[in-house]
Amino acid sequence: MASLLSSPDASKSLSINTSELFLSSLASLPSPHAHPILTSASTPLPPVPAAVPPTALIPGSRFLIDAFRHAGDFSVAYFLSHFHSDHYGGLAPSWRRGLIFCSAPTARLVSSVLSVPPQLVVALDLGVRVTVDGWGVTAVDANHCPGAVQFLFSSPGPNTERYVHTGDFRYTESMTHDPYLLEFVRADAVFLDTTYCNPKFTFPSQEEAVDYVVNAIKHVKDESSAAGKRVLCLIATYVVGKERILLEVARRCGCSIHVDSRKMEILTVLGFGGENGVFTEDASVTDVHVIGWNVLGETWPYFRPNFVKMKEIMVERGYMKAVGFVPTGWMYETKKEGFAVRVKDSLEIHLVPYSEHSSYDELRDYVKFLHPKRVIPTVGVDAGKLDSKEAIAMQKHFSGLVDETANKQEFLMAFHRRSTDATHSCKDVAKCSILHDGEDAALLPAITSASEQLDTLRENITEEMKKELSDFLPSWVSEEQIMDLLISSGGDVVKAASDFFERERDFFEEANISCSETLKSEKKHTSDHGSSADGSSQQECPLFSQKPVEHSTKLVNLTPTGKKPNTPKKEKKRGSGTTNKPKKKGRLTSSTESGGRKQSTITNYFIRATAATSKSGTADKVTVKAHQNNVESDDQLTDIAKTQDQSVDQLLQIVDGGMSREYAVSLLEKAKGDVTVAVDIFYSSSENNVTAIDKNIALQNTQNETTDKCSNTDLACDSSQATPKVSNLHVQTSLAESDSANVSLPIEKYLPIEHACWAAGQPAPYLHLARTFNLVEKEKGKIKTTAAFCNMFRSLLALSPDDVLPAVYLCTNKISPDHENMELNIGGSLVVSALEESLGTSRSKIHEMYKTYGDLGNVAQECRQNQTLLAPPRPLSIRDVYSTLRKLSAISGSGSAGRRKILVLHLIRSCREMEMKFLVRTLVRNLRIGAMMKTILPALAHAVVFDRKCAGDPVVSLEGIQSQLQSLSTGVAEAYNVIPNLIRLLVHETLWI
DNA sequence: GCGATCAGCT
DNA sequence: CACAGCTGATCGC
Repeated sequence: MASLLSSPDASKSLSINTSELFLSSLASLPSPHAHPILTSASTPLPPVPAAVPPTALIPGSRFLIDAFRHAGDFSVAYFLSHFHSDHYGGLAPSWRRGLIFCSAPTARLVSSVLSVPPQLVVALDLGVRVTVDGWGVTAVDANHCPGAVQFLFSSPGPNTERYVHTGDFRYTESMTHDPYLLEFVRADAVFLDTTYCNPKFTFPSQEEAVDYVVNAIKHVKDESSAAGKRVLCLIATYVVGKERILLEVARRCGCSIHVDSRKMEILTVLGFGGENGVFTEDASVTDVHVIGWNVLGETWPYFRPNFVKMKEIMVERGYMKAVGFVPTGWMYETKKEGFAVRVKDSLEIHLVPYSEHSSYDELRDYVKFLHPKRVIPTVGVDAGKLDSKEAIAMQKHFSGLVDETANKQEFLMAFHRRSTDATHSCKDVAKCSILHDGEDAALLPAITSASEQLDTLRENITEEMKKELSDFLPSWVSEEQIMDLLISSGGDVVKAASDFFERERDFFEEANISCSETLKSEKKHTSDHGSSADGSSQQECPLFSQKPVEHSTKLVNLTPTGKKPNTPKKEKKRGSGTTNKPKKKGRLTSSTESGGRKQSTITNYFIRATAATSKSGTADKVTVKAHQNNVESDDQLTDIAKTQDQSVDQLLQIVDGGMSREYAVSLLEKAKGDVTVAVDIFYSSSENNVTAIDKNIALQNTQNETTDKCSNTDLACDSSQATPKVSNLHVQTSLAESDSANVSLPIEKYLPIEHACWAAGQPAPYLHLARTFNLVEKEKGKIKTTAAFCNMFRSLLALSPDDVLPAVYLCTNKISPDHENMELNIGGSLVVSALEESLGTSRSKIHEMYKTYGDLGNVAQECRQNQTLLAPPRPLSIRDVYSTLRKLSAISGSGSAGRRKILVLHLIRSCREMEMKFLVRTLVRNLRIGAMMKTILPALAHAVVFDRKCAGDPVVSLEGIQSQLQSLSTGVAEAYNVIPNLIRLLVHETLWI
């Protein structure tokens, strides 16, 4: 390693020819190894393949940054920004593909930890410019983990191009004084660590976080020494990273820090070791211990403490009390200033937002300082594509900060170079394609392409994107508003969603009067980027205004859409609190009389409905299976309800009457039943917020009461309710108003349109299916079940025929026709873990209940909580559920488990009423409603016939077509297995009537 | 048989 | 999709 830097004649200006050096290094290896292409220093290397991610390749060079997985014979010059596995991935002891340039600490780690031959590792000193293949290369500090650097590249030749690759970095103001970075102001591009490129990411400076930890530990030490007891302090860290906290703690608390031998090894390599160093492997000399990253709890998607493990460690090391610190990257708890603390018994875990990546504001500051011609996001973009929607959207965050005037020239150069240069350059593909449009296109002003881009953007907003976004947003957001959000976000769904929530949050803050300074400044940023590429950039970037007038006018014409919808939306939100809450929140308090926990209202509701329509089973408070299994479960549930009631009381006691019972319940739900956590949440929210939320909840409950009454009325005058649903489109979410038992009506009485729970043209809600399933599950007779399915299909046929096929699949527990051989590819464990997370029930509890119920669906249904979500989840529609299942089956590749879990979670969280039960059963491929093709298809066939007949003549004679149906449906059932599309034919063409 | 890559877990 | 990383299984040469 560092073979070159130590050579004596390198003092002035080191110059490296990578081919030459690489060859000689190869030759010096113990077991020489020939490069397949390179035979001499002047051998031309093959062209850079297109598969190399442009986010890792310096344009016009063969330098690859943090891309060892993409290494090949086309390059022998690789750069490693820092020693984290997602960056060094691909490096191994057998590495022979080229030289590795990195900082000295990283170099030591690469050779000692990864056993890469040191001959191939070139250590660069910080702030020393070396020449590599003619390019100027400088490494400067990245303020990430130890040894992390940013690379500065300047190309050879008179018109030098300059590129900055930040690796992973956290911006500090001091970077603006770095003489080397200063030379890269107005660089051609900055490859930016965009990990937190979203306004929702704000976190305090590292100093604040360190102060917090230091003070907390000091406090603990003082207290414990006064009491004569020793308290264990645990700090979670990575293999490399977050060392600054440890050093500061050691320095300011005057203690050494215990690490295990592995960590010690790393620290020694990094130069933190040594005999009088702060780190020790002797656990007995200090109460401050370093532990692995995930010991204190899982960190994603939100922090879940692992007190069990923590306690084990505490006991093992002979302590009575322990305080843990998890320096996480972001604030899990929305935006409050304090740092979250989780407490249980003698255990405490502090979440410290200590980030080694730049916050959103810091990213903007950095870009503003560098003022590059382009920003190339390196994190959060798909496969490193520069023109991916993510990348484009991310670049928009910096629209006012980059050197726009320079871009025009850049396009032209890119255009010329593209045709000649074999190594593909990093130019914006979208822009290039515009240039290709006409012969003289290259001469068009850049503004044309910019506005055209916006136009294209509008066109490019697909139904898919709209749907995706609407999944994220509360259901009261109109399609129009969704469209506006998408346009103003540049077509980025995620950004649109985050913009939306930002605005919502701002609105609430305004309403709450309590506006802290921080939030104000945050809000300023929001509005800045909210107007994306338009006016606001003119203020920040004077160069922008030099452009022709048409530019701004044209853009301004497009952009008001981004702002206008704000006001109506906010008003609507206010309205939603009072009008759009069809469902009752789960109320732990009211569960005394019913075994059905948390859902007494719904259960009662359902019982009432059943009683009103059919005379059967009034005692079905617990599900069928539970009955089969004996009464024990019933008792158990009442116990749970009791415990929860106690928790509520306890919580109320602790806060000394400072909150309403309803709010206590909602807090407990949030805290997953843990009183201490609930207290934590309570005390950490601002006073104003609490009362606001409390009121809000009270309001909702009143409203729910009303809604309940409404539905009762609906029940009473059930069939007289002949008003078309279309008339109340604006309350499209109030599904609970309609009668859940309508499907059980006899076929002749069922009115497919009026008795449905949704309006024509809307996607059919999954609830429709779930209700049918619930009915079918209880009903034994085949006639009745067929009737129920038939009714269900009739509504589907009448209101949203597109949902019929998905419904058939869901009914039959399939996701595709048999011959497609699709598997859901999820197992019980995934479902259980998703349940665990969304319900707040522990795995063991779920297993225990599973033993009692014998069915995961019932377990889920029983555990289901009506969580108070900030935004009520969008109701599940049949097509959503089905398409999600398809997605689940299609997901593969790295990280697939995580993606699957996200999808499953999303489904589970959106469940209403008894949807949960059947959804979970569907997920575990065990629907248990005894409905197979034999039942479903005839039912569908009946339904189709009714649909056709009803169109002309509502009074149908069943017998007239009965026999016809019979024969045909049998045929269909058989044919289905061969040609599933027949279903579609069946629905859309009048095939057989 | 080997290393590279992936799924699963933490 | 996610702040990082380990491990055992599986893939593919």
